[in-house]
Amino acid sequence: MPRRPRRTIEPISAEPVYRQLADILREQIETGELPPGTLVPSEATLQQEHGIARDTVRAAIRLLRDEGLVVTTPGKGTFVVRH
Amino acid sequence: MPRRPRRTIEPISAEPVYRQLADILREQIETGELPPGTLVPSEATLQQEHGIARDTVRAAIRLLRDEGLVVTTPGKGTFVVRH
DNA sequence: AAATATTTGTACGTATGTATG
DNA sequence: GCATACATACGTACAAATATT
Repeated sequence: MPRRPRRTIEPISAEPVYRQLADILREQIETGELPPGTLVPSEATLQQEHGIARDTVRAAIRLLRDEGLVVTTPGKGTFVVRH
Repeated sequence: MPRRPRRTIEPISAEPVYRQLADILREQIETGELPPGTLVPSEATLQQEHGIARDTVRAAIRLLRDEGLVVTTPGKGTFVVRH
């Protein structure tokens, strides 16, 4: 059974799903729940936890990457670099 | 019949298809074949001309957008803004 | 060392929504 | 209303890099 995230994503919303996920992750980074150096849950994990498509997860991660909050390494994962 | 572009994309290559397309478009922009102000061919056109998927076309366009070479407006298209 | 599992990267398809002409 | 064009979101598959057993 996939666990449920604390905050859920609303499929029907003015806010695109990938932005909702980016918001959730960004807050976890900013609050220190995901401090610099930690590994962001894998795409597969986020996909399952939130019940969304991988493409959508990747769009959210790309947003955070563009913001400089995380860096991604193939085969390893996505790491928080700053908050 | 979709027309064939001057330069073709190699499906089997070390260079990803979307980067190959970005390179092609970037060169057309830099050489003035697609001068600032002009409309880049639509995703559907590029998709058909090169026989690649829309997602791949979009990845190429996003690259050029991140480089600041083009801007995209929903319902209008992608325009060259500088070379 | 080797095989397997995990994780991200790339590439494809399809569908629907929104904005513009 | 219809056609065109981009945005978002779902799905699948395979490759490449890394980690684990």
